[in-house]
Amino acid sequence: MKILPREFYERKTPEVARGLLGKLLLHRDDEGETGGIIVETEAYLGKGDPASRASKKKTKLNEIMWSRGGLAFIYMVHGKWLFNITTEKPGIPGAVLIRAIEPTIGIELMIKRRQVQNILELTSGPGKLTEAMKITKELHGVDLTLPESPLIVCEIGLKNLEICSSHRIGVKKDLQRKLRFFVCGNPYISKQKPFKRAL
DNA sequence: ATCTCGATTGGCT
DNA sequence: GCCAATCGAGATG
Repeated sequence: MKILPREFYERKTPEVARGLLGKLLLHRDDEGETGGIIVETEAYLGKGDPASRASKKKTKLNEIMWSRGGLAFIYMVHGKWLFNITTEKPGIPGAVLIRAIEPTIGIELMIKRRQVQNILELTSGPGKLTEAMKITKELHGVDLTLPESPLIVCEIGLKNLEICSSHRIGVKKDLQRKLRFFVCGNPYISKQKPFKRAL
């Protein structure tokens, strides 16, 4: 189980979004350990991507998108915390939204936090997974490449995943490019509908 | 201090 | 499929 290094994140955002599928996301604090396999992501680019916060002017909230890759980028939408990871080299904006994981670690603790019994409802959406894993503004800016961080992403040797893509979900003005990536047919993704093979 | 908006969710038709 | 509750940040006064 190896932590993904900075170089993994400092690449083209859509490549990072695809590459994160099948990796293990892990959170730990005094309450316990929770985590799961990333099964759905979305890429958010810089200028020219109307859906991206980096297409607007820099603020305290979004400036982290211009920083180095591998940092937690967290903000609230519709009363839910959303968790992203920064991408690209310093100066170039980009981030990947983690939309769903397949729960594998600390399932009992996640059930307690989410107040749902159905495992399929535990982490199958961007706001659901942050609640289950207790990811909030507190973790904004955390470096995911450091072993001592409360939040890390690991390589666990999953190979030959069948990857599908679609347009991004819930986005008002989306690009023509398909920037949502997910593991085909995985029951833990947020929406099953869009079902096209990536490339 | 107040208003508006949104990369959502869950409940209802 | 539609819709409204959600709540913090940013903008505005």
